[in-house]
Parts: sequence; structure tokens; C-alpha cells
Amino acid sequence: MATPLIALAETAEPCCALGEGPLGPEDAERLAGQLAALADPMRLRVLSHIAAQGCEAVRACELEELLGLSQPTVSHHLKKLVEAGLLSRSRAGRSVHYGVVPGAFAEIRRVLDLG
Amino acid sequence: MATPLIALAETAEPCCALGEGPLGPEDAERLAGQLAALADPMRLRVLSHIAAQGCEAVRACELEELLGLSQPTVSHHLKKLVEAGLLSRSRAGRSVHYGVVPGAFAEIRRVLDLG
DNA sequence: GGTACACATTGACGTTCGTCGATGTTCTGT
DNA sequence: ACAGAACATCGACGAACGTCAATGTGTACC
Repeated sequence: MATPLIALAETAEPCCALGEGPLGPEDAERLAGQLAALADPMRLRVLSHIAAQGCEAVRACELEELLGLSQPTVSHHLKKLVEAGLLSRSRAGRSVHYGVVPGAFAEIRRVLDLG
Repeated sequence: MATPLIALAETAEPCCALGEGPLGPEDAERLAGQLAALADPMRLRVLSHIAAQGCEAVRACELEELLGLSQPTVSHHLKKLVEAGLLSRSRAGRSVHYGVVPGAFAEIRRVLDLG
């Protein structure tokens, strides 16, 4: 991937809404990066599962059986979601907990405000 | 593409929001299809350009010079956006006009309501 | 009818993505 | 220290994607 999506979570600078102005190439690239992280069935199911349980404290192993995917593949998807700034990662003993970053989706919804 | 996205525009049946329930595989697939249509810099710029001009009556040729892409590539992106139910297509003499489908983005924003 | 314009489709190419098995890393308990 | 558990990384493979040149399909005007 050319532009690391981690930079998004750092700067936290919101992309301009689609309706306001023509949306330059660099903003379009960044927004597309966020949406690409969402544009996968398995990752959407991961987010939905975590959100349905209170947006916190989900271990990777339970996602493995939920999705029917191998452990490396689940780890791969989780990494993408963290890089996009949608999930947060925290160790808890041997396991790792993943939670939804508060406000991350509100950001995206705001950009899509042109209906 | 396995599942045609056109079916979305026909049924108009909204996916359940991410927070409500675990989000089954088929709903996840459909939502991912919509988001995949958005997850491209050029297509975002197309939508932004159309929205900035009043969501109606944009000819493909002016998008060609805006994006700096070849004519077949622009046509390809427009087709994807129409299939995803985000753009509407209508002939006007020799040229073709593309407009933003009203309510299409509100639909997606509603699904992402868990921030 | 014939020519020119605006757009769509086809076929091909390089790149990226999702997935897996194998292996590495980090922590716990004995 | 050792064995095992939980997760991350690596390398490889097939599929899908974005892009283009070449060609096809309508539509308008003379």
C-alpha cells in the first residue's frame, strides 16, 4: 500500500465533505483508504460483532470461529482495521483485545453527507 | 464480480445497521459491495464533482479532463457507480448525463451509525 | 447515406487483495 | 527452564481491480 493509513489516525484531520468543493486528489486518496478498509465482508462482520457486544474487549480467537477463517487471515483483517483507525488494540495477558475507536465512523458519515 | 450490485438498487432493502445484530454473511457482502464502489479515489472525485454542481447533468467528457484519465477508464468508473446504485444515467442527445441518486448516501450513512 | 461526435465494450497488462500453511514472537503456568 | 497458548509475520497462490489502446454502438447533422 502506497500511503499508510495510520497517518489518518494521527492527524485526525477530517476530509472535506463530498458536497463542499471538488475534493482534491490527496483527500480523495485518504478517504478511499478509509472506505477500502470497510469494503470487505469479513471486516464488516468483525466490526458488527464487536459493536454488538459493546464496542470493547473482543479476542481474536472468537472471531476466528465466527468467520470461519484461518487465524492468520483474521489477524490480517484486524491489522487493516487498526491501520485505518477503526479499531484499537490492547494486550490482556496472552490474548489481545480489539475495540471500536469512538468517533471513527462519525467521521466517515460526515464526509458522505450529500444525500 | 459474483453478486451484481444492481440488485441493490432494485430491492432498495436497507442493510441492518452495524450495531444492531451480528450482520449475516449475505448482508455483509452487499454492504461491502456498496462501500467498494466508494473506495476509489477517482470515483470519489467523480461523485464530489457532480455533487458540487448540483447532483445533476454531468457529461462524461468533462470528467475525462478533470481526472486526467482515458475515456474508457472514466466510462468504467461511471458504470461501477451506476451498478452500485449511487449514480443515475440518462441520455441527452449524443452525450450522457450522470446524476447522484438521491438518498443513496443517506442509506450508507445509516448503516455506519455506531460511532 | 455518410461523416463526425460521445460514449460503451473488449482484450490485455501490471498491481493489489484475500486467503492459506508454515514459522516466529510473546506471554502464562508448571 | 520448558511446554503450551494466543497472536503476528512471511511467502505463495489465485482472483479481482484499475488502467489503457483498439474497436464497437448509437446519435446528430449535412
